Amino acid sequence: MDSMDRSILKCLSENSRQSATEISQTVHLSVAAVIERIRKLERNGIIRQYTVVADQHKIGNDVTALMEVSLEHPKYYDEFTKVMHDNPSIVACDYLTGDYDFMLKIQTKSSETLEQLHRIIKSIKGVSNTKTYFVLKEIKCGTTAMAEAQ
Amino acid sequence: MDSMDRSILKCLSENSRQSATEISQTVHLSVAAVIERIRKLERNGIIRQYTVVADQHKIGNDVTALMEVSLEHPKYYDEFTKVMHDNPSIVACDYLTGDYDFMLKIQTKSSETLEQLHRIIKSIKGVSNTKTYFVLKEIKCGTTAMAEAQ
DNA sequence: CGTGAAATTATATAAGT
DNA sequence: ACTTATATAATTTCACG
Repeated sequence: MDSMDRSILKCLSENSRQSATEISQTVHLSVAAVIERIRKLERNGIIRQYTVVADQHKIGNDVTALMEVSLEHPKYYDEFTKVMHDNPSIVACDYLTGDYDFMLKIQTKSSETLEQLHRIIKSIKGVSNTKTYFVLKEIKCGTTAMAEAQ
Repeated sequence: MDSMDRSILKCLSENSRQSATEISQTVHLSVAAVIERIRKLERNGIIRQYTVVADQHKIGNDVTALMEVSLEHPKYYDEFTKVMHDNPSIVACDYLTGDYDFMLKIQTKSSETLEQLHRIIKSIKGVSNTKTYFVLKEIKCGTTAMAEAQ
């Protein structure tokens, strides 16, 4: 993971569908070398996934919400996190220090589907307390902090 | 935006670097048609960005935090959101209902760099109040809720 | 809108430095 | 590790249903 890898990763985080040929021009390396480095970043698990950022409203998700959730006891952790992974409307979930145990980010069709999801979450074994915030506007939504390659 | 578009978008959200040839096999459409639909999704702004999910620890970001921030007055909104966009350590920022105005997600090298960033944020004009939570574990981190194409 | 074939690019492989 | 050259595969363009 040297500065060349960081430059390549930065290119991919800005546009993961650009060709190795384009990347090779910005980082000044041969195409074959760029491809080999990308493969290594994938094998090492530095690149976990290639994905897209989609416009939520345009795909029919009009409601974004954050939800704080607490568990009665850590023994419920595994079952809870499984539900997080399995539910496609839950786009992010962090285990936290503080008053609540988890912070969830939810993207869903309407306040009605949010209410359904809220009921699902409250009925997960061990969930004791929740608090929901509506997102009025997503100012920024990324996944990866890519500092500049020095 | 029909069910075929949703299927293609789901493929890309799972792996944005897979070829149109592969996608054409899963969605049962010709390669040229898949490419044309992808271009249309891009032009319509349904696809906002192609990006990667990187392992934060492996790229040297050992600290993830959520920060709640309040502004004294909405007139500071534009300047605040500009800082959000410009700072690469701030990976997400939502404008919220509730006690605080914004929820930030921060990924940074160490608690020292978090402290520096905290100081930067507190010194933005209009920022009145902040509250920081440490993320102990990222259970899930995505950007896009992709419901199944019916 | 969709397909299929030809032309253009990109990627993968291998040999040499 | 990187480069160059070659082989394989993907994408783009376009004429046509």
